[in-house]
Amino acid sequence: MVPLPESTSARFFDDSVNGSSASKVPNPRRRSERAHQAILNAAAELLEEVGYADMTIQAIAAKAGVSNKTIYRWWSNKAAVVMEAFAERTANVVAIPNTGSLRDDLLAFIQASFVAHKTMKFGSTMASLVAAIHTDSTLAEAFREQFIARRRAAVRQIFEQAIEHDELSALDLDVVIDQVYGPIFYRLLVGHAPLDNQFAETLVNNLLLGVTKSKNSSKF
Amino acid sequence: MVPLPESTSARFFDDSVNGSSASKVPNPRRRSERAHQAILNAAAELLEEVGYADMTIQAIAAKAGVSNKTIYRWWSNKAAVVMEAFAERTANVVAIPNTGSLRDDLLAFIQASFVAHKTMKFGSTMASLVAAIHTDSTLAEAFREQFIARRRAAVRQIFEQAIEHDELSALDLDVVIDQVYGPIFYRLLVGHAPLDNQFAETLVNNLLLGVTKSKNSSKF
Amino acid sequence: MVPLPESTSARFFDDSVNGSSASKVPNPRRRSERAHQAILNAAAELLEEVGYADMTIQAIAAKAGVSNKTIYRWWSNKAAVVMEAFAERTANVVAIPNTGSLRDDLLAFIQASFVAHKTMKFGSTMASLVAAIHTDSTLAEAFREQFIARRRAAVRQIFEQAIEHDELSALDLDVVIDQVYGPIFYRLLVGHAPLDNQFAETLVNNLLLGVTKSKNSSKF
Amino acid sequence: MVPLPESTSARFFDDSVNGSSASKVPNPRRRSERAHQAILNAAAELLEEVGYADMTIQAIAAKAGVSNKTIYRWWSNKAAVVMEAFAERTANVVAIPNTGSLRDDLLAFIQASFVAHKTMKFGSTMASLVAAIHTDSTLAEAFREQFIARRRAAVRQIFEQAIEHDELSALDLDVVIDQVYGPIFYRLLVGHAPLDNQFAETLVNNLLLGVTKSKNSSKF
DNA sequence: CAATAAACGAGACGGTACGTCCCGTCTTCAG
DNA sequence: CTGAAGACGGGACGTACCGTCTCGTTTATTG
Repeated sequence: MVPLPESTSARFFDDSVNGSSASKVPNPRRRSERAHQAILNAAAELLEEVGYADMTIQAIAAKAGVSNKTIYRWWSNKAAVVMEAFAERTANVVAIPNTGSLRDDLLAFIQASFVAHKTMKFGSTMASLVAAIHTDSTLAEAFREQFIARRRAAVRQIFEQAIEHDELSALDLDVVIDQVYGPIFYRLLVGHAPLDNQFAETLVNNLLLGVTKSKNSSKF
Repeated sequence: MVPLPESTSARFFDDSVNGSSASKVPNPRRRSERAHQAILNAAAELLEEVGYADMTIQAIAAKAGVSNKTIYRWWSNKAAVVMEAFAERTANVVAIPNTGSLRDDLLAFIQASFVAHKTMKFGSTMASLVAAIHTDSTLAEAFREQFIARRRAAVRQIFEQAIEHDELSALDLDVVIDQVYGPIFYRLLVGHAPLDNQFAETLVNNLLLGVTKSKNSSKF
Repeated sequence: MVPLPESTSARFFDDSVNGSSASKVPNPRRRSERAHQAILNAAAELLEEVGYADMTIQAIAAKAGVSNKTIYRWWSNKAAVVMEAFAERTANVVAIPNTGSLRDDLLAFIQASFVAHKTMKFGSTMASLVAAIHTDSTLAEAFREQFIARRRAAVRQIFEQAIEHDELSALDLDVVIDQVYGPIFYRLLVGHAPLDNQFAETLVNNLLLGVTKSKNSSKF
Repeated sequence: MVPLPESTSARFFDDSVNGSSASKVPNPRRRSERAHQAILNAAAELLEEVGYADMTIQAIAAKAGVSNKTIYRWWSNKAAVVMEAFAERTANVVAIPNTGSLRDDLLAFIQASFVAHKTMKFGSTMASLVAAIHTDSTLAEAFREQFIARRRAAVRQIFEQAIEHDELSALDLDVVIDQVYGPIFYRLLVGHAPLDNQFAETLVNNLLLGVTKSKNSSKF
């Protein structure tokens, strides 16, 4: 649920202007589940059909057979609706492998992720959501919890499995996870180069062995 | 100049809908340099004042003392204006070090970059531009050339210096550069963790040595 | 009661579109008198506070501590509620004098009416109700019975007293009554001139004596 | 023109809340006459088709092929648009007779007016405008000048012709004019009785001769 | 050094989405 | 099992910005 984040840990860009919201809060117990799902479905379909930028709240309302007021009652803006629809449909699509080999697990996971990126204009939607979180702190919180934290947890688990198997000594996994997702995210959003198997392999090799050691890694 | 890219190399998300522009092309020789600069200044100021999302072309025009038609004559949309203003003001602010140590050079460069990220709501503006390139192929091309390529070239040079010094054997630098910028870009846009010195150091160490460095890595 | 008129005498503008109301009729014996009065009180207070135009059914409901459904159950629209509240509070406020002098009685009655026009934004409310009756025939019927007929009967009685006293010969009182109320109504609604004593006196004199005779009526 | 009243004579109900309007005033020299006329035409047609109450600014805009902003730029609300359209189309439709007989002139004029009242849902539109002037002082001023003053001037002229012909001695015509229009306006808006020839004749007779004419009126 | 054509400022325009408001109906839940 | 509370679909509101389009005016190349 977007509107009810309970965590409030420190974040690293200012969210400042979201203020407001003193206006009457609706009672969630009376919420129409029919309308709720119709809205998320409409949003997901429009995302495929026209993309985030050309999507409007009025169009979602019309497609869902719902008053625009009903959307505004439960979400603060377009980004929030899309986030919920997008999160719901892209969650848990990638299983976490556990073969005993860190390299194999990581590579398999990354390659599976690439496949998942073909739906719902993934890169473009992600880019739009990322832009939106910079002006809406509530959304930012939800985004980090819905997408970022969950995916990071998966990669973390892969590394922790390796530590458990003694394949790896304990280390600061936060930066390591950034090193896994960072390059992928960067290519996904900037589009300067493709997310293909070769990229995945080189990335994993470099990450595990380091680039100054890779002069010896000709066997890969 | 944004509107006149000549490169058309293959890219990795579809840009499709940018069409149009069959309309009369204005004569750049008659362009008013006064208006040109006034517009870029106004855009840069508004970026600081209200941020990308709350900025409008009409507001830029008003602040620049210019007709909105004059803006539309030379740029295709808000993102294009902002891109030019932003590129002009954030270019070449970071010198490329050459101490003889790859690690030191890389770390110094990254830390200097972090400092440059404090201006013009860097992360937020970047996020907005990244979102915009997904619906405007002309802009995408310009963005990759103005920002991405230039910065990548700097990092590439640092690694090439190391190769020249024999500190490193030749390798596929494209992915390596993604491994430098990816994690930074990821933290910058998602905001889940800060861009601080510790992050820079861990990133550089992991990248150069690999995360499995302390173990016997012969089994890979 | 507004919604239950039994008279259906011919009227002089088309009421056509009032349709509806085939829906289940509530049982008036079960009506909550507490809610009934609370609604009329709330309507009357809002009339004073914000005027007819800025008043909403939702606001009446809120102020009365009543569900909006309860209002819709017993009245067809805002105009009907206001009509009942307004009628209840402006009825019979002016006594009918009987001094033996038609002129004196008429003048006294008119002047007393002017005083009554100071409450509940009388002119403005009247104007709004008059506008409303043109699109709601049920309301129109009620309005003519609640306001118009009652007031006309008062003036009619004054003239009939005069006929009884032989001060006047019998004549078509319908038009005469229009000649009493018409000018007052006209000033009240159009607001081009005040409802003051001088107006009342000139009106009565002209009406009784005629304007072509008034060259002789210098004594007034 | 509605927006440019120059007279500011005292009026008799409070207009209070129209405030504001400090927002930028558009330049009338750049006004599109095409749009202006299209809007008035659309308004007039909608007035005939659906009546004032069921007419919306959006519908006028759509019918006129105009942006709703263009309407709001030049008029403050629906009533103002309708007023201008209505005034333009109902002005000067009744010629002022001058036969030498006050009674004949007045009767002819009134009967001709009745005929003019068949267009554009005259009574209903008038009622709505009258309601509107009670919450919009700018409109009120315009209404009194566009409709009320012009029509009053016509009747005034008829009486002044009679005074010139020595058929009548000079007297306070303001109240006399109220006595002509008042009863008509009252029947027009309230609809309790028709505007027919008999009404016109009785009204004129009573007005000129007085209702006590047949008796010895010296006691008044 | 005109003249002439283009860019310019100003800003109205058609269009469309915004987010708010109220309507009148329908659903839920507490007494 | 009534009735308050209030969410709902519908739709108009008035605002804002978009990008296009006149208008004159200014400016700078060209003949």
